[in-house]
Amino acid sequence: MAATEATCSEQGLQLTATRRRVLEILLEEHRPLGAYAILERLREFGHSSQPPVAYRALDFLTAHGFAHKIASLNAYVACANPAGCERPAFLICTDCDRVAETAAAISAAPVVADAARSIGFAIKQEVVEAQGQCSSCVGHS
Amino acid sequence: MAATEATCSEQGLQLTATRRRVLEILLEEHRPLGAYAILERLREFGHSSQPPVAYRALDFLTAHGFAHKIASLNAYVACANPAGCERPAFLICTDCDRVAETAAAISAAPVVADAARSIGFAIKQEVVEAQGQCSSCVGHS
DNA sequence: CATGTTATGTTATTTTATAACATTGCAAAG
DNA sequence: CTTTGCAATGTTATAAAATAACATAACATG
Repeated sequence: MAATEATCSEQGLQLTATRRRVLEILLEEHRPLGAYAILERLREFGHSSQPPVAYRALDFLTAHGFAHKIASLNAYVACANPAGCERPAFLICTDCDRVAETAAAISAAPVVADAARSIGFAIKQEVVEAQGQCSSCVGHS
Repeated sequence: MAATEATCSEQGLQLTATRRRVLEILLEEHRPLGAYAILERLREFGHSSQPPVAYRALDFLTAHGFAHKIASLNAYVACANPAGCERPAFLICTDCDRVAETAAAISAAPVVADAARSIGFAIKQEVVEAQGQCSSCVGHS
């Protein structure tokens, strides 16, 4: 949160009340939340709670790397490293729904990077998400 | 298609009319199609066209590796290598919407695999999708 | 033929996301 | 100071993606 505030003032970004609240909600949970789950929480705090409210805040947060969308879940998480986040990858536990964020993605996968290079494909953005069991859940099933 | 038929008879899977038609539709396009786009095409061919029809066929096709879901697009493509497909990764052109499929994913990304191992995370399934420009579209913008 | 299983048909609904347009608040230019 | 422009928000409505739930058919097997 502090890192996010710092980045915002550095770059002249407006961390408005709604945006801040959404980020706080994501930080309180250690797992991905759907946009409508976030909306419910916003409602509890007296904010307006129509879908665009959540989606706009999420657009802002994801555009600037303060949060990420997990495409395979249609859900959102706070960034684990807002100070220096680039090309994040996610480890999603299918048992407890927690998500671990780790750096480096396809650029670190020679096979994919090479395949891209060999067909002249210019990678701009990456989605890397692994599903499985976290250490706490392995064996407990 | 031949490879898919072969695999189905080998493994006793039923490539029924609807499932076959959906696969054909995906093969005719060289790009991801949404479930509802597929439904429209099915309708043209006189099939029943309620959502579950498409989703069931897609479930079958993706479960057996004859097609894949592109999570970041909520869309589906035919598998480029139905004979021996494992852990596919995708290169998605944001200009022309075409998708290239390539083998090997996170397992090939030491940084991610190592991160998973170091926290005891057991990877079961992976989503690896890169967006960018294919060779035909690079520069044309 | 009765039975179980697999695939379909159909209606309705849930979940996720965006379009479109009105309003507010504030800062810089006139 | 007021007006002009812009960024953010409010609000209504709707689109798009996915699934729940229940009924029916088709077919092989005991």
